[in-house]
Amino acid sequence: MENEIFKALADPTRRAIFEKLAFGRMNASSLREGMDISQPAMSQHLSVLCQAKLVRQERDGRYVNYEVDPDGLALIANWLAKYRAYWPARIDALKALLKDMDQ
Amino acid sequence: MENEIFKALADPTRRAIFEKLAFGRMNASSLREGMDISQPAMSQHLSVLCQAKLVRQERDGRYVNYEVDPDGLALIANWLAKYRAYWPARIDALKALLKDMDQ
DNA sequence: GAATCACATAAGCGCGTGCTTATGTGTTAT
DNA sequence: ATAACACATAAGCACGCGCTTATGTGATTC
Repeated sequence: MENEIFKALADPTRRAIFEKLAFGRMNASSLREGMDISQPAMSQHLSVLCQAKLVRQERDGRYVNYEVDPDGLALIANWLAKYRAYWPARIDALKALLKDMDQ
Repeated sequence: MENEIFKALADPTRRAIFEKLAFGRMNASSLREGMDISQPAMSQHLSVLCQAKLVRQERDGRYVNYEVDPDGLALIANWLAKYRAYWPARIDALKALLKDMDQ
């Protein structure tokens, strides 16, 4: 389960899809717009995300709407919480880190 | 960078190594104990974790000590924060996470 | 300085992953 | 009913990943 989540997120295309869904529910066709990805590829990615409980689906006529599934996020949060002792003390450090990575 | 982190965590063996390191710094040989993994495999896994900034190393004589690198965890926390709107309302771990990130 | 130890790197291999094209399934429209 | 649409599944292929064995690189010990 935890394994499925991390494997699902290991693919950049899948993370991009997930990010798109963060703005709101969308059907598979809409998700494809501006992504340069074939229809089967999208379907397969969504299937992986669903199995990982990162995304859930709901039929709406001949469309299928997808949306972020909180369960998956909760699992990641729980995983992350195990290493809380190692988090940087202040958010400032985090911001600095992000700036470093932009370059 | 973000990609390297998630790819690194996609492997269960690497997550197990990371979890071991969460208990404290350790050298590569100690990490191997009870893990049924070859020496080169361990070295390669640690290399991947280091490149992802999840782990950092420090030479100590002919040993090399490894320890959790907060930078990687910060990146994950930051990624997770983007989807905060979807977190389930009542999970203690998440509350703790929120508190740390808000301050 | 030669042997040994701890670890890194090289090269090769089997297997999974993500893509493609082709086809199947379910829904809507005419 | 038939066509068109939205999506899923099948099959095949190129590539990457994680493993192995073999060898290289530093550091320590005698």
